[in-house]
Amino acid sequence: MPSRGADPTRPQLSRDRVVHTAVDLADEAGITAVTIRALADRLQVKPMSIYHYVANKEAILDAISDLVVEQIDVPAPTADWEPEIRRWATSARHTLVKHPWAITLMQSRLTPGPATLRHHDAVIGTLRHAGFPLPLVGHAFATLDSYIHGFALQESTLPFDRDTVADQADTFLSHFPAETYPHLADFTVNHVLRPGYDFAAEFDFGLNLILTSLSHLNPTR
Amino acid sequence: MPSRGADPTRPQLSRDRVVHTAVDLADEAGITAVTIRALADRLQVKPMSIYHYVANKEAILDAISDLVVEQIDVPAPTADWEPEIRRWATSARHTLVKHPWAITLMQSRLTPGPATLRHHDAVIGTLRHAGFPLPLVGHAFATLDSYIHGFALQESTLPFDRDTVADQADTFLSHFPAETYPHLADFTVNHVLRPGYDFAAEFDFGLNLILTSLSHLNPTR
DNA sequence: ACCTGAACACCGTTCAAGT
DNA sequence: ACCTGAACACCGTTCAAGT
Repeated sequence: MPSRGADPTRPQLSRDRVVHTAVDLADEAGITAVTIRALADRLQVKPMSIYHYVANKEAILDAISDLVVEQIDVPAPTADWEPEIRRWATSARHTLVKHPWAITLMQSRLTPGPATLRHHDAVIGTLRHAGFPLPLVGHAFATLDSYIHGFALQESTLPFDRDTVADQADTFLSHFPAETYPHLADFTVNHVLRPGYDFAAEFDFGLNLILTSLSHLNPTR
Repeated sequence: MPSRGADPTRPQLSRDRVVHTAVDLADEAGITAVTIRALADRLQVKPMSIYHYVANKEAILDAISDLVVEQIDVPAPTADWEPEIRRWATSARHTLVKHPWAITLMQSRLTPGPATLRHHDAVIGTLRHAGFPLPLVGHAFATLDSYIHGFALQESTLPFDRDTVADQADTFLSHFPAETYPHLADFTVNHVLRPGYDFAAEFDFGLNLILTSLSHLNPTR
């Protein structure tokens, strides 16, 4: 039994619990809320206990970004590469939007984790299996990855609530008068703020555009 | 003359000096190095003096991200939209790679600054001038912006030195054996680490792909 | 082995004071 | 008006100690 006044129902600390709690904290309150001290609080432990399972905060950030990558569906190496790459891209966007803090975090990690490596290997494998020569794999990978990450990055900072959209036309125009930004005002009022507009739907447009062009460039097609 | 022991050659503090020093600091040592206290040190001033020119740290971050956007070339509304959009995209990539910390910062700012608005207005204006209907403007803007930001994000975390490339093949293979990640290993050793490979050059591939597809979709073409 | 208290060098920021 | 000192509530982390 615990020697101090700690909750006796408290499960034993572990690296896994530290890392998963960090993900929860980031999802709920953003990556800035992930502090050793807040983590300790939630785990019903003192800050210093965490250092028994993790080298330092950097290691926690490495771990949680790799944990997010693990959730992304990996493409299978079939002859019909396009649906597989599409499934991967869509899953990547969904995962990154669910954990917006991960986008920047992944990029700032200097040493990729095992999930990231496995992930890269699968995408390259699928393209190679479909007959893409190495230079085209490079082109395709850079283009797709840039697009997916860039889109998720934008999407993660958009206003969510449908309710607020109605107010936005007014607040938008009061802050940014149509005289100063005529095209932006026109575009916002007559397109973005119209019912039925959904930024998330734009993802498929760009993805289709890229996949279609790539399929034309695949020599074995 | 200054009343205390401060350097008499020290120019008077101003919002402009605060903001520009913040950019220098971020360029030299990353965005995490931009602290009120470090800023004060470099400006030969005490931390609290800064608050006379700026509401808080958030305001500084807002200001420096808008300052970076200001450096991006804006497209002109000519009939021949493609070279203008290309010039804009290229300039955006260059600017963002020069100030890598700005990519994430721009996205995390909730209230866009005047430079950002003027910038968006110009891009939309160019596309409209070329005859793009509003929905296609939305598609084009989302796709291009995602691609540009995503590419710059990836590029900003790449190893720079040409010298280190030679060592990378060894360190890569020792950390990520070819048995575990066969396609990644093949791609890296036989393509990425070959002389002549330049990740920055990949930018033009994706940009051409997107611009070509868009020009086919422009009804007035 | 697992967990902790005290301490250190950092943060942003408030408030009351100096010139 | 412009600048500052002292103080507060936060950080990550080291080191020496507890059970």
